[in-house]
Amino acid sequence: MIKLTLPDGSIREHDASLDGLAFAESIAKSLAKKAIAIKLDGQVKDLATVIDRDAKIEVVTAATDDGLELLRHDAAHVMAEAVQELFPGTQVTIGPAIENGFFYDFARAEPFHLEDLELIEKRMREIVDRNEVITREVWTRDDAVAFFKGIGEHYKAEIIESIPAGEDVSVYKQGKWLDLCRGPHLPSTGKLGKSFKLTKLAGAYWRGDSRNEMLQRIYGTVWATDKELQAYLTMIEEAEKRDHRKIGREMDLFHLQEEAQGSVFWHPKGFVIYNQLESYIRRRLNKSGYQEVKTPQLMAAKFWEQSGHWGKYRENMFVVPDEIPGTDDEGPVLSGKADLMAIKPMNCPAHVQIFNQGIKSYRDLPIRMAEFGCCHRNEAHGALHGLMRVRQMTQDDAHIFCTEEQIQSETEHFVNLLYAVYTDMGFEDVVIKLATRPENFGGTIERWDAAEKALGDALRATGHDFVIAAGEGAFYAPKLEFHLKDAIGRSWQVGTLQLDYVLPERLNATYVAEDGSRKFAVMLHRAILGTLERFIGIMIESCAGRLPMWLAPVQVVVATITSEADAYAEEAVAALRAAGLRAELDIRNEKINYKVREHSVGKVPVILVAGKREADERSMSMRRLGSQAQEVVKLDDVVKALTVECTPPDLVPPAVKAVAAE
RNA sequence: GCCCUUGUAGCUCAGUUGGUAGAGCACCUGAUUUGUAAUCAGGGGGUCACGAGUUCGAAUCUUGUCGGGGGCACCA
Repeated sequence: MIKLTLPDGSIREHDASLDGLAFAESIAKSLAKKAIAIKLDGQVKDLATVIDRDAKIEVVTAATDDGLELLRHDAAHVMAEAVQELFPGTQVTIGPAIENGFFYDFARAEPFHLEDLELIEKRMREIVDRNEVITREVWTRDDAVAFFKGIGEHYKAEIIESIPAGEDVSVYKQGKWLDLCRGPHLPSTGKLGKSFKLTKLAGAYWRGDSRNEMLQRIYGTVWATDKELQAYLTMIEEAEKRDHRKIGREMDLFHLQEEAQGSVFWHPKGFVIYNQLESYIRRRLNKSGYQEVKTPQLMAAKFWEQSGHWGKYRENMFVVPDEIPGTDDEGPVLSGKADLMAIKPMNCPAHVQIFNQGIKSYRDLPIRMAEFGCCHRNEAHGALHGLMRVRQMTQDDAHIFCTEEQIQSETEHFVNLLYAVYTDMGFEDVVIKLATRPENFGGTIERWDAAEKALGDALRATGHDFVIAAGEGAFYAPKLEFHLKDAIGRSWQVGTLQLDYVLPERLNATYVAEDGSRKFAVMLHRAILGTLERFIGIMIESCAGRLPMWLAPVQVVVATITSEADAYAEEAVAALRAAGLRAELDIRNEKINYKVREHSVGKVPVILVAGKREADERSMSMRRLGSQAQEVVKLDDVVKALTVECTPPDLVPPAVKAVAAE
């Protein structure tokens, strides 16, 4: 007899020969029908698994997170089966479950086309209808390699060959089709259901390495019910409307064009956001003990050789000759003797030059040096993405020069500042990653361990959870990454804190220690927004263009109903502007409906409407974006109230904040 | 950079089997003085991304180049 403990704590006794399905049946027929797997001591197993020991047990259905993941994994298998039936000769590689769905990477000489997705989807439904029984078999590694080689599945064979010799592997069969897989899987293809859809076609390198051949990846999404599938598709459709490139055009914020790929043309309205954000960060940094500097855009290539960037980063740098070109009929010509200059891709080496002026004492540290540094990086064409990934960017960059002992406290100081900023911006869903020692690393393991510990401890001390991004640190030190999501859920790194022992040594950044010896400073590279471009892109998407009042390009529009109110409206706009508000006047000969619609579409947070009545009373009919409600208020009062509302969050007196919170 | 996909007016899109282009919005002009998400009428505007080819004739077919989008790789 074995004892099985259910999630509610109750205990059942059974014969040891019982399998998952029988167990589910022992509870209820209806449960057995819905059961797709079991969870034994926290591990999801096939429904056919024989339970032979005491354990905590749970029946997994499609309605649970575990169940959904199973559906997604099985959908990948069913898709692979469909593809191989329809396109003989296609090799399978890997196909995992991912957030919201799954993908499978195929190797096939001919490309797949969008029309093929419909065919594949149709065949998948047929496979579900066939309700093929899925069974698990255990083979020896060598048998598996021989088998997959024999049927021409070279990628699969390669995967199995990387498993240590002597280990057994599991193979799952569904109908005539089979795949190497760790499992677990559904009991049969019928359990997958039909709430799935193939969504996109993409290329992906074999084993994620761009030196390898490119495979063809098909993505799909799966849900437990059609209703959930539909809700997901609708959600994505809605989210696409918040794309910052689309809103940027609609709100006239910025544009990009091919003559300056990856460099932003900020329009007046967009540049208001940019400037407001920059001023805000500048105030925050000033209050946090940073000193702002400005360093050269262009420096000699020799200097970049010394910093190490020429060796590591040359491909991404824009290089220009230090010589005035002559001309011939064809255009500019150089003598070939020109020295090379490079446009800075980063600010750090320049900051070290400022640090190195004069002798620094340990008493001077930490030195926190900030710059809104405009950097250029020649990013790959395929990497460019609206404001999120550009070639010309402005970082809210700063470098902290400190002692090794100060790393943790400086990190805590930074993390607290970063969170204060993100909170002001309304971001709560921040994912923090601690990127640790990569395979190829510089320095000693002891130093790496200490550095990783300092960063982790600082996060814990400031009360933040984080995930470890194993092996993703820079080759010389670990780093923290702060990620935010865009409208459709793509994650972008914004804030960062990176430890650096190497650059101070390369550029000889030293200080005089307490004992009189010369020591190398430790550098912390850090940014809160990351780049103004990317951060604004994320902000636009997160609020769908309805920016908080203090960042809104136009904060208030005064719109008239009849020309009788024109003079009053002009006076009102003057008063609002005098109070420091970004106010605009709309006295066009148009209906008020038209004006309200236009400014609402333009995402102006407040519209003040003035007709004859308001002009006589010196009042305004106030309407807020997203609401149809109107409120009649005295002009003087509304100027005062809006002035308070439009105050940047760091300038709001604590008393006002407390009242607002109530 | 690689794979798929896409390129018609400022924007969103029509354009049947090849017969050199259309709508709505926007813009301009006129009328309308209007009470909270589109007033009416008229008008201007396109070397159909660009180059080569097939054809009597190409937005449409073939091919090359350059953009855009989605992924991959790289990265803030």
